[in-house]
Amino acid sequence: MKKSKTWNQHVVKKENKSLVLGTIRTHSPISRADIASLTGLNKGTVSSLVSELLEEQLIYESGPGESNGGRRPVMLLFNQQAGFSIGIDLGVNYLLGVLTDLEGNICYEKLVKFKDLSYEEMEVKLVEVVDNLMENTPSSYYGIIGIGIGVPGTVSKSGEIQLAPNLGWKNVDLKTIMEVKYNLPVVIENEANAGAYGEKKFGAGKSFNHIIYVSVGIGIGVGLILNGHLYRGNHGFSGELGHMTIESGGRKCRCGNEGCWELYASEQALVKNAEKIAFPSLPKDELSLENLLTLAEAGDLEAIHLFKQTGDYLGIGINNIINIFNPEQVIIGNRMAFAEDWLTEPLKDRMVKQTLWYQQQDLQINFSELSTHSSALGVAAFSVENFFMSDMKKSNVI
Amino acid sequence: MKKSKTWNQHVVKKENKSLVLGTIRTHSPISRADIASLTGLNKGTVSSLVSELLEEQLIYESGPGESNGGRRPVMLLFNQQAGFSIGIDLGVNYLLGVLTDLEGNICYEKLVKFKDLSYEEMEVKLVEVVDNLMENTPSSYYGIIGIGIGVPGTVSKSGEIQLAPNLGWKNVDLKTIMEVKYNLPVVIENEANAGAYGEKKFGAGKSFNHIIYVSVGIGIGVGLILNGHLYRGNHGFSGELGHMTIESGGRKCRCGNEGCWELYASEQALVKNAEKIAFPSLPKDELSLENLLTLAEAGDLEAIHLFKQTGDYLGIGINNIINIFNPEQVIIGNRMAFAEDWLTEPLKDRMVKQTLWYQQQDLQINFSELSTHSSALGVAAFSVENFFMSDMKKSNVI
DNA sequence: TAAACTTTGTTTATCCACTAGACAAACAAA
DNA sequence: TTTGTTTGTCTAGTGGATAAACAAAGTTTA
Repeated sequence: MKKSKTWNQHVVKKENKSLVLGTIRTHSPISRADIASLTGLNKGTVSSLVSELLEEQLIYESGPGESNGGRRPVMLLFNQQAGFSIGIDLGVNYLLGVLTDLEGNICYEKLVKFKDLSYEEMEVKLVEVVDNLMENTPSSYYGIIGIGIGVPGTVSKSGEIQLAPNLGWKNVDLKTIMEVKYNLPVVIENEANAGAYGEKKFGAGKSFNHIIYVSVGIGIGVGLILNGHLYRGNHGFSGELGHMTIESGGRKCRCGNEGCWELYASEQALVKNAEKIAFPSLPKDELSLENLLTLAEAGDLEAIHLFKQTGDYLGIGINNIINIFNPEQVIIGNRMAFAEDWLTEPLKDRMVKQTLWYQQQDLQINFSELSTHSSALGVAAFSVENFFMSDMKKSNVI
Repeated sequence: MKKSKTWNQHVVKKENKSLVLGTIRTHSPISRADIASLTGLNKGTVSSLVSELLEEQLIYESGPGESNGGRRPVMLLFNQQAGFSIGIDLGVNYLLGVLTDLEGNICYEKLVKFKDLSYEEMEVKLVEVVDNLMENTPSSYYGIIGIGIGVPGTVSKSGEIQLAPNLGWKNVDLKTIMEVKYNLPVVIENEANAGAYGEKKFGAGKSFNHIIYVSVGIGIGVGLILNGHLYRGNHGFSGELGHMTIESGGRKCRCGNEGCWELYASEQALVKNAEKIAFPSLPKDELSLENLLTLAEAGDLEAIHLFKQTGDYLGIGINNIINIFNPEQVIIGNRMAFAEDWLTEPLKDRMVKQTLWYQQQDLQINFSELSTHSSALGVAAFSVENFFMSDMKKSNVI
């Protein structure tokens, strides 16, 4: 017999406790009285919930605050060091691990670079990084509350990595492997989804609820924040906008399609286009985003033209995104964001000319604020969110 | 002082009542005992909530049901005739009004056709249709519970029609006009959004939660059902996929862009392509979807080719949709759905060849089941939904 | 046919979380 | 010193859910 969630006083208490904790998290430091007037809860209710949160070490009392004309309030603070979260950005040729507190502040980080690793070698490196982060974790009440891993590929809702073409992985159940090894909750998420969440929590998207995060690296992936929540699609495979056709009958793509966006606007496309040009100071086998950026910064017109061309093609896809989603904000992230200076102009040109007028109200086009850290911070934040999420909300997941 | 919603026993009761009513709506006829075991609520709780619902005339008791080896249960039924809803599909050259009961069954309908009406003339027609529907409403406890209107244009979240190019309307606050005139809740919604909702509630999408409804008429509009809910975007302008670029540097569109999808795959595109061909039996000024369909049915190869071409272009856009949203189902609706027989094959060809393999798990491509009625039924259902939605959920709107 | 068992729906006693309001402590201003 | 305000706790009361008892209305078994 299928039982749906009913509503009773236990739920009420849990939700209110979560509400109080959330208020302290965002308004810290704050007094009991202010929580009551902010949430609308009764003073007595707040008092009793606060005392439970104190016992659970999730908050702590600091000394008395400023008087407002009467008795001085006892200020409550969120105990951001009650536990720590591990976030890993697993790239094709690097591993970035961060250790954050419960507010997303980076306490320690570890970057490892390498080339052409097999899956087994990669797993060894991954374990090394996680172990290293754990060794450097300060002692705390809850310890490590979870491990998050961002990967450049599609991840099913159950957490299995279905296909990561640039890693050469297929159907890898890294989640179970890590959960068994560390006996901790593990979250695996697509790199673009993680980046989108990272930027929403800590970066350029903090104050927005309808965000499209475009991760432009070797390929193009997109993370969708709709109504403030990450949208994963039916099986978790949404956001494959890199394979959106922008030129019917255009270049062939390995996905089987033609004219895919990432064939025109990604790092790979940029390098391919550069190969057709003879740069006196740059041999063909040393063409890379970094080297082309250096050239552009030195004023090389051909390099600058290449970036502008990429920006133009980026604009086409972003125009589509705007027509499809009517977002508040589009964030361009990952490595291509380093080229902000040359991408902005052709991008804006496309926007102004081509987007239906009414779409442009309150529309922001921004570049990543967290740069290379957005993915790792995003997956770390997933674990924190799961740690705090009440069971009710977990079942009503959006 | 901003007060967020708190949780107390009143909320609990409201939600549980809503849960019980919902269970009766979907499982009618059902006994109190079965409601209790289905929802997990206590038998006593169910009894008391049911007696309130009976007083409110939202449900009624029928005679005793079959015994299960003990006392015979009293069967409860949803009172679908406790009120009625009006839904209007406002087209460029027609007005379709339906009167539905609370379960979406059509009790009466009225279709009016016309040509080249000004806004004022259209408003007169609209009022005539609504009045006509009201006169034909059976008497009931709650009477007409709301009016919904679907329009071919963009509608802001506040309900204002921002731009309806094919009607020639701009910034029309039809919602307020109608609310003042009839003193009833009025919902204005984009035609594609309404159609999507209609198909989800009553048509091809009944058992799915991630549905992309593609309304192919004069232009192309798209309604997005994500996680079971209509997604409207930041200002309510999402779903303008008709203006997604599928051919960079392609034909100029009135939206300012180039290579828009609807320039290749809509009814308008079909007719324009037909103009280049000499049909012996069809003069150029009589080219229309209907006439071309007749030709195709008669076996005219050129007409069939035109439809297949349209299907191919539809496939390009739908491929994009699949990569973007990873939906469970794509529904093709509106007038072009009449050409199902010739569209299916080229569409499937595009799917099979070009969509990343893992996306095709559990993916349905279907044609509208409600045909010309999906929009009208959709907006009528919006009013019903608002009528039943608990205040809690209203504030937590997704 | 009678006795025993089942199912259904109501009633009763109890529990639990929130609220309102009283209250004491701590402070500012007159 | 007096008065008034703010803060946080405490107490009594309210409302809704639950568990368990119970009555009513069946079926099954001996």
